[in-house]
Amino acid sequence: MAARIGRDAICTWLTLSDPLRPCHRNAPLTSAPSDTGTPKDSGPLKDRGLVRVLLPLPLAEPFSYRPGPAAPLAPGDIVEVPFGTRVLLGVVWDGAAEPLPPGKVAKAVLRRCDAPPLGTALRRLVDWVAGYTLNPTGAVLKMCLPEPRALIEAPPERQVLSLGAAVEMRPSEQRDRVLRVAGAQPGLSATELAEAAAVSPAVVRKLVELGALAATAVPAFRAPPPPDWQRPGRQLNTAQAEAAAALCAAVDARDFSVTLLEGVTGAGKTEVYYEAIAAALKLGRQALVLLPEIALTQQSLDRFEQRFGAPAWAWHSEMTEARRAATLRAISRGEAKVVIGARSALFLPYADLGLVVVDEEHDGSYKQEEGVIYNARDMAVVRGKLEGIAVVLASATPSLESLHNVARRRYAHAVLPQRHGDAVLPAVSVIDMRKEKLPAQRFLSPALVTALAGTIASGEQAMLFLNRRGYAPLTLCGACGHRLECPNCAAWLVEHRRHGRLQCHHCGHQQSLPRACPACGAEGHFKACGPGVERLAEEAAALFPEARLAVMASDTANTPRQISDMLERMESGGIDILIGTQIVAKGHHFPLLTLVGVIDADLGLAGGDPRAAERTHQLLTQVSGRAGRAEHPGRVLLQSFMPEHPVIAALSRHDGAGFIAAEMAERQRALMPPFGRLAAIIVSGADQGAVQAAARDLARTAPRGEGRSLQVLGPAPAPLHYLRGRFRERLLLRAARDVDVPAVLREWLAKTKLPSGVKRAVDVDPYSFL
DNA sequence: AGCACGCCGACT
DNA sequence: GTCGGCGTGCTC
Repeated sequence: MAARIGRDAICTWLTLSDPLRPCHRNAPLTSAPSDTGTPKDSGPLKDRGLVRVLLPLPLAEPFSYRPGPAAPLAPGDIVEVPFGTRVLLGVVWDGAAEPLPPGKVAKAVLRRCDAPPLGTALRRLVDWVAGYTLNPTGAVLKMCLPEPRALIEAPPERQVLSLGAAVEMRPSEQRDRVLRVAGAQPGLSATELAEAAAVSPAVVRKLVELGALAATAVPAFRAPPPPDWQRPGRQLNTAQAEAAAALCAAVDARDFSVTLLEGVTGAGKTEVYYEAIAAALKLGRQALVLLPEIALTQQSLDRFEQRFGAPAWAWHSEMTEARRAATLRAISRGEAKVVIGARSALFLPYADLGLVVVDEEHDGSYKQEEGVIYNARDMAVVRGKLEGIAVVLASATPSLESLHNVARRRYAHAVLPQRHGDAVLPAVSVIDMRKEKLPAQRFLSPALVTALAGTIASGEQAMLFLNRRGYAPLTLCGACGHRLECPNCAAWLVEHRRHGRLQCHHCGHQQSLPRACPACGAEGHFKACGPGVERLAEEAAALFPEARLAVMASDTANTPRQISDMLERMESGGIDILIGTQIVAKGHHFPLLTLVGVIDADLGLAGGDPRAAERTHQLLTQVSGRAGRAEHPGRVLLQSFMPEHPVIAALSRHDGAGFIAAEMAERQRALMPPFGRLAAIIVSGADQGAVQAAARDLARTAPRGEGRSLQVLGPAPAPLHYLRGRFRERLLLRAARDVDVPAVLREWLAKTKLPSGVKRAVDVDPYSFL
């Protein structure tokens, strides 16, 4: 297994240009002779002594500097340079400096920093991603160095308090308590000490001021011991052992490979890729595990620690700045051996990366939708290629892209055919909601209610899945039919009853329910329409008043800690009915869960996005996979208004393969990914007329291709045609596989100038087609 | 991304 | 008469 992937595989897959241009590992550039001459002396000949320095700012190109006292400098070196009125950190880039434009004078590098240089592979990745996504190179570098100062500064410290000198002071009950606690537990911070002694922080502050408490600086984050790769993992079954052996061989090969690790929910994929991590650790190298959402990190960290006896390092957007700095530093110095993180962890400057695992590789949240728009799963493959290392893509429901790459033998395939142990797949039945006559604003069909009653009665757990946060997605005036909309977006306001607010899920706008209808002035006529998880919980509570309910959505559980607490409560049987959005769909183990009810199975199918069927199939397969673990058989009830839809039909027959085959054929017919390439251009601005004019201008100059090899669709209003106070128009370019889409886009976009106030964003390989 | 430079409203 | 709003443009 673990077929070696051809060196050019990724290039033909993602783009035509070869990302592997020859380069030397930190070969010194010609350094400037100790020139003390005035800048005026430096003609074109002397420019050969200049170095290019890339700054972590949205600048397209590196800037040229004289090496100055920092000579000799090599590509990758971290340097401090003057830039305008500021002093910034940058990275010495490859290639010879062009002569500066007339009138510009190169400044000198201030110093070379004592930090690990940025590796060759990562520099090539930065160049490649910038070219592929049409973003400034410096903007991509910023993703590698989100906290540039962390590389060179001392690790963050925190002040801890211990007993100081015996000083004369007015005694008080509170002061005595603080001093007692400080004596018993030295090493607490001021805040912790105040909390432990149940006093206000001011009391502690005063004691420090008086000298009764002494402050000492200690490292804020102690590096944990390295994970122990020799610790035995769980016993693997035959298929798992085979897959693990293949992944380990791929890691040991120290060469680029991609393996799709496919296995139904509960088949034990994690245990398998843990073996690959152990193999990387054995080589002394680092391993990175990407997860689609921070929601999953805490659980993964706990599980990792159980397996390897030491924690992994987390990386996600919710971390404090100090922790990010400490983590970035540890990563760059090779002290962080295993990182478990969200998509942004992909670009960090690992000292010696030996393996990248992309868990739940099909998941849409690998797509970064703002700033530099990229798909971390695809970029992980590119990084693997450039680093010459093994990449593992894991999923129970692989993306069509990955399956296609397996079919074309670009990726190796490791399959775990069975559920671990003797558990069987749940029985799936579809409830045809067209035949159900539910009272208005009720959403649980009689069949589902009966099933819930039976499950609770037998002491088992149920889960209700509805991918809608809040109480009701729409509020309208019963008198005039007016719908409450966000003032900044073309979207309805969603009622969140537990917060007593109406919220826009796209821009963060919040307001309370107005007293009177803003359109007709009628009072007391607002009607909540449609279900959200809160409303579902209300209905379930009315039906089963004795049952213990919990609602889990990104706004009820939004820190890794809260989420893992709720998951633990569920695992230990402290919840009878868990009601949740897609946050509950992902890899959790609930041994007592035997019933899954999907409230609106068709929810994701509306809107005509060609990827909607694939997404819904993946989501519902994941949700269904929650039911029935261990020795309890599970069942799934899908409430659907279109039971004959291929997605719903395939789920009820457990015919995922059939669905995938049909979907593949459809994509091939339409030359959609993975058989064709897409790029979207979104034009936005506050002035609708200017936005529409700019979009039409783009369409006029759009490239044309022979036959179906290239076409540009649009402009059309973007799915949310008004978002955060900006109007949005979208154009879609569809091209054959052999078209170099970024090159076509560059040529096209260079032809048009944008009026002020109008912005343009490029999304190569958009996740949603619309 | 900052930060400076630049041209029009409400203040000591 | 100035302080300051953020539009525009530059940073080797």
